[in-house]
Amino acid sequence: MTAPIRVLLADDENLIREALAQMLDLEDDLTVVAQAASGPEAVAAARHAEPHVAVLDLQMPGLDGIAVTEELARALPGCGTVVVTSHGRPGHLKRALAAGVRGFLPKTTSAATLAQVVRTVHAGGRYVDPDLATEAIAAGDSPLTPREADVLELAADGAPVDEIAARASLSPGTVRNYLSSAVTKLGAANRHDACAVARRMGWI
Amino acid sequence: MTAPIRVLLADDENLIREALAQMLDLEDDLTVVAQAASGPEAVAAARHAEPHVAVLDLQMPGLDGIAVTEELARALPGCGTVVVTSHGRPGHLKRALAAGVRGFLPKTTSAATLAQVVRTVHAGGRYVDPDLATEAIAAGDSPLTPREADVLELAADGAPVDEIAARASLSPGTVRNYLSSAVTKLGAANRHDACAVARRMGWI
DNA sequence: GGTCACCCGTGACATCTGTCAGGTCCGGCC
DNA sequence: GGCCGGACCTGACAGATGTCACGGGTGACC
Repeated sequence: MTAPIRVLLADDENLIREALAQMLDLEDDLTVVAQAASGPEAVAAARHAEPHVAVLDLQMPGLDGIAVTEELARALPGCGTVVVTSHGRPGHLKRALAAGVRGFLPKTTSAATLAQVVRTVHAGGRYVDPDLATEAIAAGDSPLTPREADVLELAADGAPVDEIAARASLSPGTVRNYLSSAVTKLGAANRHDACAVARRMGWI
Repeated sequence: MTAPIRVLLADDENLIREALAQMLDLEDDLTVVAQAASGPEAVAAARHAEPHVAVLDLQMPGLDGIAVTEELARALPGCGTVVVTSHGRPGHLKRALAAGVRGFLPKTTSAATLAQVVRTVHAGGRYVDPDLATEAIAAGDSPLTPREADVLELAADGAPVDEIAARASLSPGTVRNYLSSAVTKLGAANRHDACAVARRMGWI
């Protein structure tokens, strides 16, 4: 038998991470060599544990799974990454693939799939959850220009226009124009609806 | 040795649920007798698996963990319930305790804790995560009147006043008054900020 | 060089919101 | 019965927001 696949596991929810670690460790050909509860921790742990595959939660404090992937691509080029997420938004999938993620799964997939995907990624393959892929294709690309997305993101927490303008170093009028065009493009009723749509799609 | 504690596990995220199930099953004195991926499923499964303790995710399709607890209190009075959640809001804890939940844990707690809490609850005890309890005490009770909370909830998705008024069968003026008083009570800058605050506290 | 998309801005307008001041009912409590 | 708080409503006003029309500047591409 060949040496087992070395896996790094990062998730800020200890309960989940430890359960997954135990589960993956039960597989004969997998061994969890490091765990991390945040993005920066994951990068640090990866540096000296040298895993073959990193299984990363998408939402983590510090750096999210995608940012960690980018770091690892530099620090540990041989290491494949699998991203796992609770909220499978189309935009996230696109960004993940662009960052070099080779496996992308919602947490609703069955447990058996995860181990299988780790093997696939280790072998150089890719795996994207079919439902998520379908959604991503159906959703298409973001119709928002970069600035529109920026402004919409700043508007997401309900801040008034003046505050957005100050934070984006724009004039209030420009902010309103961007918001207005974003609302139109997204077919939303108002800015908050637009935020909701953009968030659902993973565009902001 | 006495018979093992019969555990029901409900979580809509298959990956997580299966991992937790395996983990709990590894404990000598625990056995997972049923799993469910939604609230209604959990109630149905509990009826004929007759678990001693139900471990429920707070957010599930159909019925949430608290609603399931209430159902189980009727259908299976002897069954203790433990609620596990990703987002530990003070208000949720209060509602959970009021519904008869005897264990309340964020998913960030360590894995060992869960098994221990299951045992505690089975023995008739209670366990609430200390951090969450502190937060809940610090947050205090909701200052919102029932109607204010209703209206704020309807406003949460960014609907305009007229739509809220229609859905709540109120006049637009009344809606604005409720929103205004909610904003004042919560010390928020506007209705959306108020929604954010109320949500963070688990009041809506 | 022309065209186009994006970026950034102004001004003006109608509408929506947030706030205030007032009012009527009803039920609980001393 | 009197008091109080909550539910419900109206009207009015300033200010914020959404929309439209209209500028100019830049860089990519043909």
